[in-house]
Parts: sequence; structure tokens; C-alpha cells
Amino acid sequence: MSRASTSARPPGRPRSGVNAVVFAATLSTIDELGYARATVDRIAAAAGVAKTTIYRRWPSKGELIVDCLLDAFGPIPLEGAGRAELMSSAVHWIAAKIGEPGVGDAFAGVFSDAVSDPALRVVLSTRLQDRYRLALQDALGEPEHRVLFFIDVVVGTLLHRMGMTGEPMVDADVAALVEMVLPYFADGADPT
Amino acid sequence: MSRASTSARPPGRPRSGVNAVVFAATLSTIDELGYARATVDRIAAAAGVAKTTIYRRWPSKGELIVDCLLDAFGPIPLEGAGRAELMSSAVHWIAAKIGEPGVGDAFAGVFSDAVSDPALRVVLSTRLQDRYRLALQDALGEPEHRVLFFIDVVVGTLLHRMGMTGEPMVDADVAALVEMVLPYFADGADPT
DNA sequence: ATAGTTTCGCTACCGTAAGTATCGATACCG
DNA sequence: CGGTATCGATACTTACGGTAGCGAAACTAT
Repeated sequence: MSRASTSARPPGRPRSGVNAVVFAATLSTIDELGYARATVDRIAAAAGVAKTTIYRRWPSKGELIVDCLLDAFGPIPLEGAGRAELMSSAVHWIAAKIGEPGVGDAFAGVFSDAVSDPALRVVLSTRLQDRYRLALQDALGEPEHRVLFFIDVVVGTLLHRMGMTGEPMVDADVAALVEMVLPYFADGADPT
Repeated sequence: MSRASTSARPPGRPRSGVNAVVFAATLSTIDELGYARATVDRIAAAAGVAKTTIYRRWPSKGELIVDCLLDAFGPIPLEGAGRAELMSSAVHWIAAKIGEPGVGDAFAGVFSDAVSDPALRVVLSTRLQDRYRLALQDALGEPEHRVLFFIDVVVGTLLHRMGMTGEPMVDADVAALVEMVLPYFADGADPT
């Protein structure tokens, strides 16, 4: 039972192992130029890779960065399946980070109910919804992953980094984080 | 002391009163097509207005929507000035909406400290920072408004609408709200 | 009335960036 | 060596933000 046993290598030239290089180039380019100016061309140049190579591996810039974030931070560690366990896991994870038990429930309350105002029912990208739904579906299988992704990447990364560095946060980084994450919820292109 | 007394009407053709129409068209277009596909051309068409007219009144798409949001929801009601009162006001405002007193402090804690990870120090738009800094500076005058704007528009609108409708929230609208707001934190253009 | 000033809608245009198409070269397999 | 799939490079299409210039309309002042 050695691994890589069931499927032989596919024919043709194998892909070069530049995914990690592209991820690093993506993050550093965003760091240097800001998200808006981190174009695919520049990311490709920073990675020393042709733009077409990036588009052979990721169908869009959005999915590249979703993969990049998942690679960098990964999902919430989960101890169960199903919605209740899912929310509970996220809630306790957040609560543990913050240190106050009541806070997690508050987050859960804020993020688990809904408004239905026509002015706010902005349609999300079904394409990218499916994208990270699939990315987490391996472990779970329910359609509640959007909020978890949000909590995970935005709040999670925030608190994760807080715990890592122990440095004080400035409000700018909240917006920066969200700026970095949120465009991938959009459908087509070009907010300015 | 009739109003409009101090300044006589400026020369030239006066502006037609279509600002409200443009705001409504902006919201409905985003509602119909999603933010990414709500282009300025489409908004102008929906408003029955020339695109150039929009650009005569708002210097960019981002500022149009900032104005649109401010027009729709307005800032947090404040009872004092200075940072402490500012945060306190926001915190108690949020806490009152949620109903749990500890929650506000948690929000304040999460949003008031900072990380300094190079991968996350995404540069924010100084232009748009100044935009809504000015929008609130009338009442205040400190540089903490980014987080307040974030809390105000995102969480505030969320909870405001909750209180208005009393309906349950779904996670989708959290992302939708943030999707709707966050592109205006970006500097240049074109996330996808 | 008429001159001056500003906005209007309209059309054409520019710059940029996402994404596609094509091609010769290259790296693997049998 | 033949088949296949990737690689880099270049050129291209498309879409959208934003600008320029026009004649027409709406207002004020003389």
C-alpha cells in the first residue's frame, strides 16, 4: 500500500512545482502594491512565471487568491460535523481566541440570522460560493460555509495573527484584511 | 430670516434634482445584478441619466456609493466627541442593538488593536479614507473613523435592518453587505 | 432681447486589466 | 521515436472606469 498507487502518472509534460512560488508572489505583490494594483501580470512576473501558466492552474484571479488564503491559513479546526457542531466549533474557536465565553455566542447570533431588505440583497457569486463550499465540503457537506469562511478568514486570521504576534491591532488592518478577502465574494469584476 | 438667504443662486443652469434617483438606481442595480456587474453605465441607464452627469457629481464610482450609503443609513448618532466617547458611543450603540452589554466591549477589543504582518499590511486608499473621514469630521475630528465607518455601515446596517424588520438573518447577507461596502476601501480598481 | 455661464445628454475616446488564442519549445511516457 | 501536455512568449479580445468635446438647454444679469 504505497501511496500514489491507484492512478499512474498522466501522460504529457508534468506541471512544474511553482504553486508555492505563485502563492508567495501573490501575497508579496499584494503587500507591496496593495490589492487593487496586484494584477495577474504583476503576480506572474513576481513569480517568474508566465501569465498563461497561472490561468492554466486557476480559472480566475479570485480563485487564485482563495486558494492562496486557504493555503496560508486553512479552515477552522473542527471537532464534529453538521450545522450545530459547525457553528459551535466556530463559536468556541472564536471565543477561545477572544478569551470571553459570551462573545462567541454574540458572534453566532449576529452572523446566523438574516435581513431581507431589497436594498441589501446583493447577489453573491454563485461561482465563488461553490468554489469555497467545495473547498470545505470534504470535511462537512452543508451550505453554511459562507459565514464560516468569513469568520475564518477575516476574524480568524485577525485573531490568529494577534495571538502570533501579540502586537496591538490598528483599525486600518481590519479594513485591510477585509479588503483583501472580500473582493472574492464579488461576481464579475472591477469595484473601484 | 428666510432660508437660502446668505448666498444668491450661482450663475448658469442649475443642477437637476436627480441625486435621489441616482441613489435609488444604484441600490436597485446592485440588487438586481450584484455589485460587480453594477457598472456606472448601467446605473446611469437605470437612472435615466447620462454617465457624464454622474461623473460631474461624484468623482468616482466608489464615492458615489459611499454617498449612497451615507444617504441611505447615515452615521452613528453620537453624544460626545473625542476617541473615548466615540468608541463608547459606537460600542453602546451596538450593544443596545444586540441586547447584550458585554458584546460591545468585545467588538471594541477586536476592532481596536492591530496586527503587523507584512502579508496583511494591505495598503488602503488614502483617497477614500479621506473621503469618509471628511464625511464624519464635521462632528468629530479624529483619525479613528475607519473602524467606526466599518462598524457603522456593516454591523450597523445589519443590526439596524434587523431591528427594523425583525426577520432572521442569513449568513449570505453578511457577506453581501460586506461585499457591498468593502470595495471602497480599495485603492485602484478591479478585483475579481 | 441678448450675452454669459453652467449643466444637460450624447458620442467618441483612452488606459488598464482580466481572460483567451496560438505557437514553438520542452519534458515526460510507452 | 510518436503522443501528449505543459511551458514561456506574444498577440489579441472584451469590459469597464474615467475623460474630452460637442451642441443644446436652463438659468442670471444687463
